[in-house]
Amino acid sequence: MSSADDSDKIFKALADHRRRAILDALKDEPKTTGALCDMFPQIDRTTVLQHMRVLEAAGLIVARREGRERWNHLNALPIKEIHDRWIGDYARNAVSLMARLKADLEP
Amino acid sequence: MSSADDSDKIFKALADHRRRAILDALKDEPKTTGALCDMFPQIDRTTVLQHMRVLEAAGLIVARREGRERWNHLNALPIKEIHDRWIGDYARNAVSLMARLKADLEP
DNA sequence: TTGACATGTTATATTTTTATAACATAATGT
DNA sequence: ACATTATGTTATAAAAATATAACATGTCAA
Repeated sequence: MSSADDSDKIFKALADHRRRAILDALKDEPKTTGALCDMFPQIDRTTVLQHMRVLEAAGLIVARREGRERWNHLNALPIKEIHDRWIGDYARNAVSLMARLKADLEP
Repeated sequence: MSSADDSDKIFKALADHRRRAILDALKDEPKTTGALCDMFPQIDRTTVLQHMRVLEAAGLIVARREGRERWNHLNALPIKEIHDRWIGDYARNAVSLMARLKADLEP
């Protein structure tokens, strides 16, 4: 199904704070491309589109054209994927790992 | 405490698959810098060191010198942090978000 | 102290990301 | 058809990340 390469794409897509902000903006409801661009007036429209392409390539955005608009939807499954296969394990064990760390570092 | 800037550092540090591999290598037990470098013979030692510096700056590696060796320990708390404040929420709601997505995309 | 080992730094080349401008297409209302 | 709106593409500049070589420091053991 999904290879390590896919995971890497997802991690890389999430690495940019503007891209995470775009996902946040799609969390409550889908938005048109124009509406999304309007939410980031400090960034050039072309730049937003480029970020969206990265998100789409990682499967985090699914879009459908309707008339002359394009509705962009969040797909959170890729996030769940890296959570399930990598991050969740670290997050779950963080406290006990921290205990070991402290024990190791103490004299 | 920990700002959005810190979160960004953590996401960026995790974006590279070699750095994630380094963390994986430290998961079971701490390792010396040399032992870590030996685990990645395909990468230059200097490159591994540079990656380690990125991980250390993000708080994911905590190190202590002992004699002429340096023991590198994993600190998973930063991962838990981005999990708690961002990823976990998406991962938890992924399935219901997916349901909405399907409903939206169906005619 | 001398040599070997373990680690670290600096400088620089290479590659990838990110940002932007200029141009292009496609749908809608009049 | 024509003007307008919404979106998308291509080319290129600018910045950041990554890789590597050359050099430097600190520790230990004989």
